[in-house]
Parts: sequence; structure tokens; C-alpha cells
Amino acid sequence: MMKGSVKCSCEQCQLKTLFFSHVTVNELTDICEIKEEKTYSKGELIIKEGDRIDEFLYMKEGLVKLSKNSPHEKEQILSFSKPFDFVSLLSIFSADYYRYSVTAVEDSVVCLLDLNVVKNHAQQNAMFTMDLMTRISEATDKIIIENLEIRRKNLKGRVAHVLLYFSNYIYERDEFELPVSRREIAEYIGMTTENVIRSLSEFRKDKIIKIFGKDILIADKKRLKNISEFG
Amino acid sequence: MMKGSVKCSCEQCQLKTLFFSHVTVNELTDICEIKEEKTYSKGELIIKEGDRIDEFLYMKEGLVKLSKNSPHEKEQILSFSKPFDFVSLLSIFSADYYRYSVTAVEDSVVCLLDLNVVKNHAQQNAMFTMDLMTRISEATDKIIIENLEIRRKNLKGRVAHVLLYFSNYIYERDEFELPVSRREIAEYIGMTTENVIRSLSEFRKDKIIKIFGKDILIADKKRLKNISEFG
DNA sequence: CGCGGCTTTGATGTTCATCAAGTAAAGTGG
DNA sequence: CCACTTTACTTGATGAACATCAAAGCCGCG
Repeated sequence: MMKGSVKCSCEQCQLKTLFFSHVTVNELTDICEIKEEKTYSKGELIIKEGDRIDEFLYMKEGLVKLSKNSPHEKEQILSFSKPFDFVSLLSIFSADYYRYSVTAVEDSVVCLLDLNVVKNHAQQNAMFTMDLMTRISEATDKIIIENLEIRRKNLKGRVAHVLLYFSNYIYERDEFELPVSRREIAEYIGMTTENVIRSLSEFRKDKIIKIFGKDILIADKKRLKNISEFG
Repeated sequence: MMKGSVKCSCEQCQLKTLFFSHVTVNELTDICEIKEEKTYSKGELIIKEGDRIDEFLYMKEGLVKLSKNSPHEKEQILSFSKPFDFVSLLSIFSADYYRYSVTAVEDSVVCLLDLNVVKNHAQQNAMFTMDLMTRISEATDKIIIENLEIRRKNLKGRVAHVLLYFSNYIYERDEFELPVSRREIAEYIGMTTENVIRSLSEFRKDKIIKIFGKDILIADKKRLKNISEFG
């Protein structure tokens, strides 16, 4: 795991082609010059809801959660995002202040660019702007669809869905370490912590999963999928 | 209420400044030439989920709902949109097929442009693309925030919220005709039709609102707001 | 005029939140 | 490093919120 600030060369950045495929060499140098790479450890706040937006950022490594604080100090989690899913925030071009917080749920590496510089490039380079728009649209669409999906399901369906989400989409393995607490799962699916735990315990009793603290092993994916679809 | 296909001049379109403020006269003429204006009456389907995206569209008048069909023929309503809120669909640049349906809930007027023409302009005119991106971001952000808001509330809070939404945001009046059925409200807030009706009846009994079929009069906005915030 | 969809109310049952209480794990200061 | 505090996890009991089922009236439309 990378730690601390690293001087990386943009030329060999894996994400270059995705975000900057339609950027000239001069522009890329420009951007690279002002770029700052930051490492956040698990649990650290990357962006705080309400802060002024003055940087454009994209993830290179890790996993983050997007969340919003409602009046009564209850947190709602919008989505979990890994690199490629998360290109700065949805609202960088439409708002002055962040509407959501972003927190690392795994050690994460983020690149930061001055927003004005990015905006200047965007104003001059239409292909770049289109690329950006495409990525932002994709990320946003995913959030909306995922939220609708979850809302259709009942408690156990939602818990099953989250397990499959981590297994299939984030880790691509049947055994993995849950990067989030039971409470965070609850905040994501809109249920209580107790009931998330109860669902997990039931899955365990039914031998659908095995639990060792944060480690989860999905033993019967077919049944889990069934629960997720039915619920 | 306008009916049928109308030959309108783009020069005097109210929305011109919003979408096309950074478009040259030549480009505008180009766009205007290929533009098609369509009128949909209440209930008509404008876009069907799954259809190929080959047009860019924006609303001039009316009110529409965005919805998604889940497997078990249950519809979920994402949002209601009036002009300015709704610039084509979120996914025009990131997907080939519509992920949501759009239906007129009031008589509506929509302008259609060939998507390729718009994309061509977008590729050449960065300011135009930025304007577009800003509008799409705003529209999407609104949907996400509204959905989180609703999710925080209980049944009565959600119903109160919807009433205030129509009153304050859509109609800007305390008395209005509900443009949607009780079932559609239920599909929007994720509750059953019966419970939406029960909540409305209770509000009526408590003299918070008056109901005459589809006509709603908000008699005690303060209490309604209270219910919406508490729930 | 009769059919189907929308609305309404009541009765019943299920699902889920809340409360309570205890264990385990993890961070904190002496 | 150990006592201490806090936070995460777990289970059970209870009640509230909400869905489901049922039945009837209403309205528009062919």
C-alpha cells in the first residue's frame, strides 16, 4: 500500500487515457505540473460536505464512501466508489460547495487539480469536456440506478445485495474483508444496524455465508442471489 | 394550452439563453433547422426505457415523470421535472439506450434535436458543452438529493413532502390540481397507494389540507411543513 | 350501461424500529 | 503494558409502522 505523498509521472498514469485522452501534450504538462497526489488512510475524510469546491479530484486507488449528513446527525450513505467510478464530485460544475462528504473506507490515493485550471481547459477543449461529461454521467447514473435497486428490496434482500455488490463488483472474490462497519451498511441500505446484523446472522445460520468478524465468505452465492432478487 | 406541432422560431425561445448562450448564430441556425417540436398530452409516453437514444431533447412546457420498470411490473418514479430541470436525459452521453421512461403528467411541449448534430456541436464548442454539463449536473444532483430527502422520512412525512413539493416548487400556489394519481405518489415515495390515501385523509381530518378529488388546498402549511420535517 | 381503473376505509398480519442488556474489540491515558 | 473508556457487535423482547387483503363506491369511457 502506498503511503505519503508520491511524485508520480502523469505520462504513465493508468487513468490518463480515461480522463485526458483528448488533451494535448502541452495541456497535459500544464495539468501535471499543478497536480497534487494525496494518500488517505482508512477512515480519513477526503471531502467535507459544505466545503468550497476549488479542486478537481480523481481516485487512483482505494475505496471511498459518499455520504450526506441529515439534520438529526444521522448519516446517509449514497454510494461506495472505487477508481474510475469516481471523478471528482457530481456537482463540481453546478455548485460552489460540496453537497456530500467523501471518506476513505480503504487506504486511498487521490489526485487533486486546481479546479480553475481544469475549467479553463474545459472551456477551450471540447473533446476533453465531453470525456469529462461522459464520466460524470456514468458515475451519477450508477448511483441513481443502484439506489432504485436497493429501494425495491426488503431488509434481507438489501443485505444480500450489498454482500453481492462487494463480492462481485468491488473485490471480484467470494471471500473478502468487509471494508465497512455494520452501521455503515445500515446507513447505505436505510435500515437499522441491529437488523443488518440479524440478517447476517441468519445467513450464517442458513449456511449461506461464513462470518469471521469483518471477513465474509459467500458459501452459497446462488441462494444469496435469490434472496437479493426476491426481496 | 398549445396543441399539435407548432413552427416556433428559436430566436425567441425562452430557453435559448440557457442551453445555447455560447452558440454562434450559424450554429443556432443549424440547430434550429433540424429542430422538431412535439406536443404530448397528459399520460402520453415521451421516452420508453430501453429505446435507443438518438435524439437530444428538452422541455419547453409542462410536467413529466421519470420512471423505471422493475422486474415485477412495479414502476418506480425517480422524479418529476418541469422545464429547465430536464435537459434530455442524464445518460445521453454515457449510454446508448434509455434507462428510464419519461411520461407527460401534464400536457407538455418538447423540442427534439438529432443527437449526432448536438454531439458534433459539442465536440467543437467547449463552452456549449460546459453549459450542457452544468445543466445535466444540476438536474441529476436534484434527483439524488430529493431521493435522499424522501428516504429520511416516514410515511406521513413523505406525503407531506410531496404536497409541499408540488405547492412550493411546481405550482407556487397553495391550491392546485394534483397532476398525478395516488398510486403515482406512492410509486414516487416508495409506499403503498392505500397508505398514501390514508395519510391524505388524516391530513384532511386534521384540517391541514382540503381535498376535492384531485384538487388540493393546503390550509395549514406550517403544520404540514412540521410533519414533513419531523417524519 | 357495464367494465376497468382510481379512490376510500377497515381488518389483519408482517416487517422492521426501538429499547435493553451484554459481550467483544479497539482506542486512550497513566 | 494495563486499567479505562469508548465504539462495534450481538441477541432478545416489545411495539409501532406499514403492507396486504378485502369490499365497496366513484368516475370516465367505450
